[in-house]
Amino acid sequence: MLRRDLASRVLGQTVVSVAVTGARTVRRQTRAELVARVRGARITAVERIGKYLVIALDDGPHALVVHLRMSGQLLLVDPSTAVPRHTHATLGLSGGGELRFVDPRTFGELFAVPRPVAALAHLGIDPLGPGFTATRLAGLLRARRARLKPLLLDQRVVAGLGNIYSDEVLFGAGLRFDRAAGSLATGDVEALHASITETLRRAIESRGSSLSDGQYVDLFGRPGGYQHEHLVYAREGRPCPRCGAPIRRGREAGRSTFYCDVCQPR
DNA sequence: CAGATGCCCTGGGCGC
DNA sequence: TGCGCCCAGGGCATCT
Repeated sequence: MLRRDLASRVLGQTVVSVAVTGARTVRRQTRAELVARVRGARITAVERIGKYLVIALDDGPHALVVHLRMSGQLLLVDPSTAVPRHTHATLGLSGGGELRFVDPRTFGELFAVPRPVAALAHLGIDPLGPGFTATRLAGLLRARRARLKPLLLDQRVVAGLGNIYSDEVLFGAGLRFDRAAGSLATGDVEALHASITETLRRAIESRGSSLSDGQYVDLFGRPGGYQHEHLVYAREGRPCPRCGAPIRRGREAGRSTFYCDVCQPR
């Protein structure tokens, strides 16, 4: 979604200026190295690998890699727009626009490296890619003793699911977060596969989930709409949309976990 | 290998 | 209104 919007606006443009002001924004290399690799380069593609945005550049060829983590925003604005607090990097584009990286919690990062990006080689299968089939998912779960939710959150296994979507996916599949991954019957795996695919498809269609903290916004600063379609996430005590039982809140993998006791039996 | 914990930060919401 | 506490969509290191 962010990838798609960015591609539609900046493809073919040249990065005419780069300014990094955030102290922690660039941490895998020196700022000077990043600037040298990005400034003057033309954007040839915008890709996504897991939760990383990969902006392909013609020089090198390098890639400018962006991870928003929990509070980051990537905004395309007119340069005259007031610069918000926590703006840590600014890229001037040949088309006249300005790409800004804004991140209050400073967990997000930028780095510029040769393509293909070796630092992302550890990431698992893309759940939106053509190779993600129920059979393939079954192979990833087989003989695993880990619980389902931590496994879904493990970017080395499936790359792209976070806390919200893991809960929504597990509800959609009727599976509990603490179910042993290796114990799923074929039908369970198929339900899980379908739920992952459908949940992500609909979330993208609704332009993502913006929580009450308003952190996630799209390239143009607009919130998404998928939070209105959340079935369990952040809905503790409210009725399950399927059976009416109150949604429960637990803790798994150190994260708040929302589920229905009735629709997601062990 | 699997799981739990703590940490990197700022800010919003809530209870008192 | 102000203060302290808890919580937050991620990822990584470290320990059991």
